[in-house]
Amino acid sequence: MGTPEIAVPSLKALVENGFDIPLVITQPDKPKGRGQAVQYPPVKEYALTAGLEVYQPEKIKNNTEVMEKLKSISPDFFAVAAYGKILPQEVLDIPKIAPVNVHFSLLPKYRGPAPVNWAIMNGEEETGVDTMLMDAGMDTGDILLTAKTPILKKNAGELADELAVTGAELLIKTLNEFESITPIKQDNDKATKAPMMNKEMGLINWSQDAFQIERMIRAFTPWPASYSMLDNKKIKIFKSDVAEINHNAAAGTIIDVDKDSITVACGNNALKIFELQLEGKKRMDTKSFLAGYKLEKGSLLG
RNA sequence: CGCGGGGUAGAGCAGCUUGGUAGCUCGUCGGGCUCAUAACCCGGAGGCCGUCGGUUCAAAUCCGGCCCCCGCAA
Repeated sequence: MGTPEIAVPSLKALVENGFDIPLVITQPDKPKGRGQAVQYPPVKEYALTAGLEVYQPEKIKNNTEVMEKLKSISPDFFAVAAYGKILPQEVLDIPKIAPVNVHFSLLPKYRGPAPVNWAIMNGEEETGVDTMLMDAGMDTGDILLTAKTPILKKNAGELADELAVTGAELLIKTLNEFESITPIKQDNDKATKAPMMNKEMGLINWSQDAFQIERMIRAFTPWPASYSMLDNKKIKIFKSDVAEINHNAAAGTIIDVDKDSITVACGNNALKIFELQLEGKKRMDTKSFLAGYKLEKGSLLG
């Protein structure tokens, strides 16, 4: 069971390691994008090319059809990665051995749907992946295996790609060595939540410290993207770096424009922007942007 | 039929209202200056103006269809 891009490597790994996959469960197709084009969830996309049976129930809870379908398969395991729906206890009781979940944080920190983003946002030095036994709570089950990764300057997209692969390996290892793994209870006192991010949260507050803004930009890249306003148009910022300088300009003021970057005054220090996207335009590096957009020093963002 | 912006040299843009030599910034190539340079100067190459059709003596420009990209909304 899984839905977005980050779950695909796990499914792929199961296939390539010869696991018998009687059914792939993913979220229903939803109208996305501009027109009304319905788009398949990435997991379905892959499952179909692998020739697997796909099941997309609208709701799991109190759904007898789902219960019967799963029971009839009588699986050893559930392998779940970012499925996007809460599984009730009666469903979790179905697998003969265990329901196993892959979660993209170092539990008990960052329980919830956006663990990768929040780990970056909060300036963690490292994060990781773990596999766990599922219980009825949100990412509260006992931990099976863990793998750590340094965050460095990676953005959420890059980190998620990396963790997706790590997670896939960890899942395979967990299933293969299940008998010998001792589940470890999570320390609930240390638990933190990682709620879903949305577009509104991406509005940059230039009065914050540049280090904080830079982290936020990485946490929001590529989605939902951090943004500000320029000449009444939305401008998304995808890549930036902190310039540790003293200045007395108002937050949001463009204090320097050079060949390939724009420097913006923050509450503390300044931010150099390297990659951006103006409303209606494509995402591009600042150098390209400046080739066609006349931007004066002293302009204001926000 | 959700709203809106856009498709013009390798990149980013202007030109379109008021049809008639295709322009700017950057990159690229050659030359020069310099101890040196991503700096500066000189010169060159590179575009069937998304696609199909219409109007016209003449279409990047006006009209219609189609394809594609993007912001909002969902």
